[in-house]
Amino acid sequence: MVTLKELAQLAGVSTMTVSNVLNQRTDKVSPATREKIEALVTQLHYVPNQNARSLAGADSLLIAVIDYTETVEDTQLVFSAPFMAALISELESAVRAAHHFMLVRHVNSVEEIALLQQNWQLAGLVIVGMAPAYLAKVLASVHVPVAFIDTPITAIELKTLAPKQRVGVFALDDAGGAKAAVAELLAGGAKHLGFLGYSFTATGVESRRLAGYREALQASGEPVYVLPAGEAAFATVAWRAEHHQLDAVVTTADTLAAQLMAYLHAHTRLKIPQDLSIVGFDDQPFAAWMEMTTVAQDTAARALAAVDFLTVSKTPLLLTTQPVKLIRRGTTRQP
Amino acid sequence: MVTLKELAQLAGVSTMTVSNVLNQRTDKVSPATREKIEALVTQLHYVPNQNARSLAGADSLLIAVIDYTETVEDTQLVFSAPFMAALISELESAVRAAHHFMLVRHVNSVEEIALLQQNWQLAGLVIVGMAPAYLAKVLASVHVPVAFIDTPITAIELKTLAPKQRVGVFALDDAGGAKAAVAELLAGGAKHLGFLGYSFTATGVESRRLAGYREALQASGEPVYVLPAGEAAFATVAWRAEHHQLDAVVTTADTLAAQLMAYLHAHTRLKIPQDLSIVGFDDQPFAAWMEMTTVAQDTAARALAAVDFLTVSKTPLLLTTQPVKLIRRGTTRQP
DNA sequence: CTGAAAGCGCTTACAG
DNA sequence: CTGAAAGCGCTTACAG
Repeated sequence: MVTLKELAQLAGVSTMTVSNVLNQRTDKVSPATREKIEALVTQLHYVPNQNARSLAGADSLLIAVIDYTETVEDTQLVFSAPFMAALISELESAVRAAHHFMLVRHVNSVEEIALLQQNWQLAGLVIVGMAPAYLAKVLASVHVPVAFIDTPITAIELKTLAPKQRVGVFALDDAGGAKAAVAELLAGGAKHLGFLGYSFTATGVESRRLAGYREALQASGEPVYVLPAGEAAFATVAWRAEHHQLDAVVTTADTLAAQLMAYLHAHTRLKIPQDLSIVGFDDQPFAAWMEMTTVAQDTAARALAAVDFLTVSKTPLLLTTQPVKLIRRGTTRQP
Repeated sequence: MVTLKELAQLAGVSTMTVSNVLNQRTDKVSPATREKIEALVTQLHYVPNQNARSLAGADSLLIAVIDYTETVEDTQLVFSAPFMAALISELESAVRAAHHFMLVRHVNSVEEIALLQQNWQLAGLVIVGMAPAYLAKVLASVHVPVAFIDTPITAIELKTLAPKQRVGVFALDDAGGAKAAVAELLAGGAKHLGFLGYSFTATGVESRRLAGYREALQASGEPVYVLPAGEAAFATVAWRAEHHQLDAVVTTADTLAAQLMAYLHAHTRLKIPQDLSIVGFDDQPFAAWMEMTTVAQDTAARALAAVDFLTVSKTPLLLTTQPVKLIRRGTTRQP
């Protein structure tokens, strides 16, 4: 394993000069010595030691992606949920493109985040699904840039807390997505709408979708809240649909819509979309396979934006709400 | 940020002694000083710097999980495929339980693996889906323990290469899974069997399942090879089933089986399992929702075994082939 | 049971 | 444009 020091000795220069070449500080090194060192680097397969770099105070290249969804049991597999898996995959791709490295971790507390940051002198954090309630604590105990995904923080909150570090918020127009779904269903002639989610905390993604649903529907329908989703909820949906008390359902996830469809297919003779229209959320690949109408979100764009914020951009504060888009397919009656 | 040195000064001992306490070398420290230091650690929220630890030559706590599937295009999202996502999730959980940290990375070459190892002085590597052809090169350029998942390496190969590092092989009985699927289908009265996969390289998981399928079937059926899976393949399956030239299909993934089922549901009047039996592979959660007969594998067990091999076990060489299990559900005719 | 010394492989000011 | 010095926060032999 060749070190920077050895490189310097072989080139007949100081370690400093080698360091300057390696870090592209071209203004500080003559072209001649630079070329000499660069030749040596490729020839000897020099690989920098990131631990030494971080320790010496250089910019760390480590980004931690943290799952902090509140409603998760310890045994549950947070990173295998389709949306999370897609996000991780997109983040990995973006982090790699930005010449950084990605640590993946599920945490149960703010303390663990602070610990992780100190353990590795992180360059930045991507925190997914954290409830806004923890915001103040995180911003106080963390001093590197943070990108929040699916934590809807307002400019006012941020101003109140006045974070010392750079903070990026990458939210999704959850309410707008639910509204678009309701609009599509009403346009297709739906009279009795329902809403189906996994679980509703006061602050989570699903509650914002529910809020949008309620707002869009106002007094024209009788919402069905089913929590958590499962056989009982599906049975309720089936019974109501069979008794003409329900003819359209907005769900908070493609997975949920698919589960419902599978249940109805196995246990009832209800026809989709004739007897019951169903809208998913996320537009996962399998939604297309199943010809499912759904609310699409651009996960790749959010991942790229978050990584760009942490690695390239110099914006001190960034608040974004990404738009969603209704994808009309075969599980809803056409307008 | 409090350092080990500060801790030592406050306790009135040398840094060495603090280090010994932090690393549980209880035989080298008196109970009294140990307690004093431990109190200080919690009181001052001391957090060790992993970069410094690694640099100084202590065991690194970083494990890199590497995706090295050959057939992947650069744009494809390797970590969002259901099996990979489940594996990542299980690995994260196991790594965390073992008090280690997990780096996630997709690579296109052996060089990148070696680079990663040197960059971070890794404690170990988990390499997923690598073709055995790269084995010699990896073992030559890497000098930390490696756990291979879904790379079927034999004891003979390993003996020939005589790796200097610890090597663990965590394979799956892919052929056995396909055989079990064929047996189930034949027991259910199937006469014309087919096989459906995404793509078949000479060495991948799918080719081993295909080999098992062929072996089990011998001359009694006419295999249908469709690569890559897609509308054309599904259309072929549909046409053959409608013309009574196909009454059962073994697939290499639940996702594929689900796609096929969705296609048949949308485009044909074929009934499953009456007209066509379908067997999935993996037993992902949605297979249960869809009442899909499938070949189950225990991803959690493999992840745990791999992480245990890298972090706890002292076994120099470990070769395992995990058994699979056929889960009988509603998409196959009952025996 | 305890410690003084040296070093891991880098980078940061600071001089020239 | 180049370098000697000091240091990042730890751990490893080695003495006592």
